[in-house]
Formats: sequence, C-alpha cells, structure tokens
Amino acid sequence: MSESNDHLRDAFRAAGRRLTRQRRLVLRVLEESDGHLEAENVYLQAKARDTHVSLATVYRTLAVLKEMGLVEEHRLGEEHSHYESMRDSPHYHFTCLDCGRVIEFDTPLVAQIKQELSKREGVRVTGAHLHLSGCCAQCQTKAGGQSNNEK
Amino acid sequence: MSESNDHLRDAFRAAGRRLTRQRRLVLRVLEESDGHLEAENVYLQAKARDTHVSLATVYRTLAVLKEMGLVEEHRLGEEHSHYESMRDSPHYHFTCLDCGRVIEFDTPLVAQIKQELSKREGVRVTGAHLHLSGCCAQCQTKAGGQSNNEK
DNA sequence: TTGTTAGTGCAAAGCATTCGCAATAGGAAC
DNA sequence: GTTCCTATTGCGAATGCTTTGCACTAACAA
Repeated sequence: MSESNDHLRDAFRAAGRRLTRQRRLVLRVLEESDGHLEAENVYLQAKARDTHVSLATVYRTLAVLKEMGLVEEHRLGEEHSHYESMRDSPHYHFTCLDCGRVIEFDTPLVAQIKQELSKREGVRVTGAHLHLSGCCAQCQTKAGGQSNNEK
Repeated sequence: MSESNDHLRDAFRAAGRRLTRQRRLVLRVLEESDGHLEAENVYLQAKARDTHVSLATVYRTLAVLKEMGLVEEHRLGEEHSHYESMRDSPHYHFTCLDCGRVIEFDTPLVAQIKQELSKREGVRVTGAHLHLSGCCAQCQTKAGGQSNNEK
C-alpha cells in the first residue's frame, strides 16, 4: 500500500508532476471501483472520503492520469466519458443496450487487426478501442425466448 | 435520383415521419461527403445549398436519421460527434492523433470476435465499433524518421 | 383545397468539461 | 525542520456542443 505510493511518486516525479492528495484519491477511487466510472461519480466517491476535492480537479486529474497512461477514457454510452484505471491488461467492452450491463473481454484478434492495418497503411497504432453492443444473455431470456426483434 | 427519393419517402412514411426539404438536404450532404462530418459542418454545407436550415434542425434531423438507421454517429475524437451515412458496408476507423486524419478500414476479424464473444458469453451482438488510433505514415515521416516520442 | 400536426427557426436553456485567478501545498534545496 | 518556488487547487464563470420551448410553417392524407 505504501510501496505503490512510492512507485506512484516516482512516476509523477518522472513526469515532472506532483503527487497530491487529490490525485492519490482519484486514483484510488478508480482502482477500487469496478471501472467505468464517469467523472461525476469519481468526484462524488472521492468527496465522500475527503471533502477537499473539486469537480474541476477531478477533471484535471483524470486528464493528467490519462496522459501518464494510468487511466483510460472510454465513450461507451452517448453523452459523458467513462474512466477506468489501467491496472488490468488491455480489454474491450460489450454493452447491453437493454439493461446497460457492461461486459469486459479480451481477444488477441485485436492485436492481429492492429498489425494488419499497420502493414497495409503504414501507420503506427498505439491505441485500440473495441466496443460491441447488443443484448446480453439475461435480457434475451427476459425478452421472451429467442425472437426479440421488436423496437 | 428521384427513385431514391421515392424510396426515402416510403422509409419516412413507414416511420410515421415526414420527408422535409431539410431532411433530404442533410442526407444529401452526408451522402456526398467523405463521411465523418460533424454536425456543424453538416449545417454549414447544408446552408450553403439552401439557407432554410438551422443548426437545431440539423441536430434533430441527425437524431431522426440515426434512429432510422440511415446515419451512424461516431465519437472518434474527444469533443464532438461525427456522422456518416450508412450507404457503405460496415467499417472501422483509425485516427491519427497528430493530424486528425481518419482512415477507414474493414476486416473480417471483427466478425470473428463477435462470434467468439457470443459463444463465450451468450450475448447477441448487434453493433461493433472499432477505433484504433496512433500516428499515420505521413506524420511519422514528418516527426523525424522513426523515433518521435517527444510531446 | 383544406385541416391536422409533424417539423422548423430562433433564442434560450442544459450539460459536461474547461479556464482564470488568487490562495494553497508539494517537495527540492537549504 | 524551514524556506522558497511554482505546480496544483477551489471556486465560479465561461465555453462549446447539443437540446428544448414556443409560435409559425409546411407535409401530406382526405
């Protein structure tokens, strides 16, 4: 718990930034959550532990963490962004359009696609977001057996 | 040109909506563009052909067209949405983080991923967005050969 | 042609996100 | 531990994209 703090401090020092209470806090909220928090929720959860945080700082912190590669931003839904810490290996998302459930998954095929594109277009690919959507198993059952093409 | 108009009219009638001058206009702008227009640009190009359009109507129209499945919304960059007509087969995007260039590509591997996930999780996948990002060939050259880790 | 009402333009919200600025607090050097 | 420099914060105001309320206009069915 303190080792990761030292580790963090180094990371920030290396980036020429300061490891403040607020930044530690935001990072912890993200790490302890299930991921996919929106800024507002990060703010609320952070505030619940320490009143000394402002929404503006949460946004600023998320931007910094993203820049440092500690946090990733997703635009799964339509309106606002979701953030999650990068502790885990890269993974992708499936969203159920009915219930909103988010399923994380991973696949080596994305890496293959990256390679393919790099070769074909000469680009260098550094980021990959794959977002599938549809209907989760439970909602399919709920929707009445197998044929739910209403809507 | 008029056949597609009839076709369109039917689609709108079926949806209980009216085919107005503005909607035809927005659709045409999207179809004639290279895709990936943001709302503001759709508005500007539409206005250039017919002053009788407002930005609000463009947004309302894009929402309607999206709902009808004629247009797709993407959030490639960070801030605003991009829209493109659905004429083409499904495809995915690569964005150059330096110059903003968007490269479209397609790959059967996404379908494979869909299948894999469906089997593994029992979900039904209806939509897929794959968004790669990085540095395009030209920007890599511009950035000085091969090692551009400044920034 | 006429009536009904979906669609429009305009300007005024709404929201998520950012910014300006004075005050605060990391943390490197003493 | 103390001091100093300046990155970071909090606040509220501002921004920028998008939506909405309302009175007016125009699709299109009869």
